[in-house]
Amino acid sequence: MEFKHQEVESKWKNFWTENEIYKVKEDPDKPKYYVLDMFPYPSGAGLHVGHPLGYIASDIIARTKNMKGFSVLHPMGFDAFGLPAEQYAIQTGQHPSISTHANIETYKSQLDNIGFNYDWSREVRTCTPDYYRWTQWIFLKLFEHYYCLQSEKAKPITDLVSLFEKQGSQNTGAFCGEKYIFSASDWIKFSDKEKQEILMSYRLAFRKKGFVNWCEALGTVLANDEVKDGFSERGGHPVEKKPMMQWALRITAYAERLLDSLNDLEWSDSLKIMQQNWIGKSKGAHVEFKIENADENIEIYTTRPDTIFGATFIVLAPEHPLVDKIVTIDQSNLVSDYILYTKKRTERERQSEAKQVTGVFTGSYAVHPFTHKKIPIWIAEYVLIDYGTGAIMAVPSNDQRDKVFAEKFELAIIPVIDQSQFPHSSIEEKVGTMINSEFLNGLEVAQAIEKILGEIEKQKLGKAEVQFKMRDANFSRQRYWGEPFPIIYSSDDIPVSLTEKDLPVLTPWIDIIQAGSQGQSPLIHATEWVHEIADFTRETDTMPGYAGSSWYFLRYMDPKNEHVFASEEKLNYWKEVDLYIGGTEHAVGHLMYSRFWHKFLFDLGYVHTQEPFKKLVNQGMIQGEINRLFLRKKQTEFDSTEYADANYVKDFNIEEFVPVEVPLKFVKKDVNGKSFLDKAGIDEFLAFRGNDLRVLVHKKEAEEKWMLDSEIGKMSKRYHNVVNPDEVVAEYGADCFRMYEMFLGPLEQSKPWDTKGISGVAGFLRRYFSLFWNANDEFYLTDEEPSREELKVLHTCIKKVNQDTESLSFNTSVSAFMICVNSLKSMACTKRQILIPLTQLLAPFAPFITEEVWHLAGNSGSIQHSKYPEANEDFLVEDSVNYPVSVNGKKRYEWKVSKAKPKSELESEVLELDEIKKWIDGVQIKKIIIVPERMINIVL
RNA sequence: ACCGAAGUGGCGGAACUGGUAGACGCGCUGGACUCAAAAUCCAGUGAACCUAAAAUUCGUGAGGGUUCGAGUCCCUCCUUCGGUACCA
Repeated sequence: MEFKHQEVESKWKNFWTENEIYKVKEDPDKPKYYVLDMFPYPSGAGLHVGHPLGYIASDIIARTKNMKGFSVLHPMGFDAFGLPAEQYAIQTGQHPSISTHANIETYKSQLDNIGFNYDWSREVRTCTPDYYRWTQWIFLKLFEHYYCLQSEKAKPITDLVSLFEKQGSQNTGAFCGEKYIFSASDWIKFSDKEKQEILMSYRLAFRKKGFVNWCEALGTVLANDEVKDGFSERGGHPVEKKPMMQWALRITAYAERLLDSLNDLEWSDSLKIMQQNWIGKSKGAHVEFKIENADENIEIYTTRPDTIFGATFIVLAPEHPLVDKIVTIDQSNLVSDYILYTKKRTERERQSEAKQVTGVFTGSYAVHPFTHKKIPIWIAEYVLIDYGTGAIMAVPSNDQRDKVFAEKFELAIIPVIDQSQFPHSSIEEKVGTMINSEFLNGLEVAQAIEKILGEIEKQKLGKAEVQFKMRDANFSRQRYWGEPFPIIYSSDDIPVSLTEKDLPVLTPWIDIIQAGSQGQSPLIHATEWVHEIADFTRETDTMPGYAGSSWYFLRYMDPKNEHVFASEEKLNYWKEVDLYIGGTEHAVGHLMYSRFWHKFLFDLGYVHTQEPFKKLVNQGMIQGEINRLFLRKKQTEFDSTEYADANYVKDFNIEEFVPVEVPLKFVKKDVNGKSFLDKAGIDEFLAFRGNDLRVLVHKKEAEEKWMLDSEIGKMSKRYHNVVNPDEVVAEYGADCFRMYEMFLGPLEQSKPWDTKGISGVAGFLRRYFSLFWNANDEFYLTDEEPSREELKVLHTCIKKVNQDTESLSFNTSVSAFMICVNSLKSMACTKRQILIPLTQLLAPFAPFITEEVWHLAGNSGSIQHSKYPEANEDFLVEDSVNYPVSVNGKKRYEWKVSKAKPKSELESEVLELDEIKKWIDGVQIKKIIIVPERMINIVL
């Protein structure tokens, strides 16, 4: 009997919908389980085969947990604000809200094809006003709070104001940015504007100057992604950094807590380490260096105060505010040229090209606080303004980059640590004995750090301090398609927050999306909206992509609530996400911001867990194949269009050609798996490129085969290699697609997409289905008692699949199913007591075919509501063991013996085996290693 | 450059805490069925040596180390992928 997947799939899809099989309820009598996928950005290319990898895994978990008696929340939604929709609007004139919702509909139908158990009544879209009003609401809360270091939580800014009124700025315990010192009476005398400026230094959402990628030619601010080597990717125009007032979130206030509570999470060590390094806690010191012939000091930050006697120069970030003040006339041209150069460099470039360090001397000198010698002050791009104080003391003897810099510019290097006792250590390792360091001489590094810190504080030269690499999060975007800020500005530019009643602040409709003349958000053109409130103007920046995604998992709990972002009752029921599945590309960004928002909401008493995601698993990426032909660069307009295949091009200088991507759907594979285009493929390709009148296509071989240059890479619309799951589902069925994606390999690993193995999974499902049909094509199950052998096969499979589901090792579960079905098939098993539990076990993986079998077998209701089978160990016991017998670690024989045989007998009998005798003949046996039920090794 | 991950047959991968390397599937080869093909079923399939069988040797990115025993642990290196704060 053939399994007609198309008919069966639509039948059960309707059945599930009509009977609300996947309706999620908060059932107080059941334990809860919340399994979450990172929701997709609905791009115009549609869902591709990489998306469902994690979704299928979470679907299997959700269905399994459901069958095990949990109340399961497994929702889906859309991260719907973002740059691509806005870019698309600029190019085509189609409004982002139209294209976004259209894309979402496509995504939803594609997801439904795969048979996920989503309860769509819980869907969220970050771009809808009923959702983003709560994003804006959280922002207002951030704006209205500061962080209190004493109670280690966020507190209302009004509390801080009362503290200021009573005691001024001293001992408030408040975490702040720029430090202000004032008394209570000062505070009372400050103007409103002054007060607001001071409070900005404390608010968790605040305004500060930040740098943006400004492209003069395009008249717009570009995303980092749109900038390549200091030029805009579109058009190739120069891009430079421009300071702008921007909103930011004071995530640094939570750095310590974000670091500490990583310990409580069931995340992979590598992910925790990535977050740890991102937070980058270091203990060090701020030290003031006097500037020669000036009143000002340079404050540097160092994690190696012990090496201070090796500091032979100072390096400032080119953006450092002191640069202007200290640069000498002689050096001013050099310095300003250099600053111009660094403005065009991205932060990554500034850090990565360590071998070709650059920098210039400012002409000024600082005074070493201990030796009182004068040391030159340089500026260099490898010092970043955002990290530490934007200034370092350079110790070329013990810092690799300082060393390269000193060597290039011939600056002094004073060795300060004798590392001769540690021959394999690098110069940056904190080992060795201090030399050339006055009162530190003879001390070990660790002692020297303690001593110098004491000395620095005693002499009031600076202060020991803990520093974090993590920076406050920029929260402004000069864009249209994002959440508007609930902020207005008074005539003297004081930002004023709107109230909860004013939410949501709706995105105004504008017909043409275009940046403002100074690079402002396109919202600047919604003049009426900007001036809607008398005497005030609205903030025109919008929130970044991560705003909506920092809390969406909470909204799924109660997506329709109009009074709160989620009710107390629902929040109490679902608490946190039990299992979160998503890509490593979000390892720091999204996961860090979500944790921060969650902790903030926890402080305010809205959520009741410290952390949002208890367990987290990173799924790998499904890669695509990128195929290319080569297009000869035209010398004149009149040249013909010439394409060359991968073999032809080898005889030429590759510089004469530009690679062009060939859409995957035209590509054929030869017997060696090499990609090529046949005649028809070439014709399709040329049509796709827009047929030129004079076009040549070169190839090397005589055969009608144009070889392609092929590589594995990202699946993306840009490379025309996106594989749509719909086609695979239409051909093989959703069950087969689901199981094949799982069968491809471990969830965490990246792997290329290739359908060539799918026939194996299709064959497995066919064989499974055929177990239920007799020779006359009738559905056939018997009620006979199963044999011990059959029970062993079934329970081996149940045990394996259970273990593997726990550990998310779905590829090996699929193998276990294959092994089980192969065995049952060869036993010609037709027994209900075997085949029905197998069907239930398979139901989370292949919901359609198992639902069909469940009903054919006479059951009513959904198999998804039946009870998950349990493994019975009684059927699994073996009474003999197959020992590998090794001689000197090399396996020589396989020995089957009873499990009951005592170790002493094993030891003597093994030496009597003919196969072993020949290896040990005449040689002294040193020892025999026996690991019970594992292996035997004879050591000669 | 920095942080993190991965590298095993022709291919995707398996191997639990250091204990039989290559489960399962694809592909390939041979056979059965068929007028033939497709589908299905059966058998074989890491490499070398050998007419064949048996046996042996070599094999988990490269090089070194620890161990009775290393795909697994340690050190150095190479390659690929993800992230590096405005792609999502």
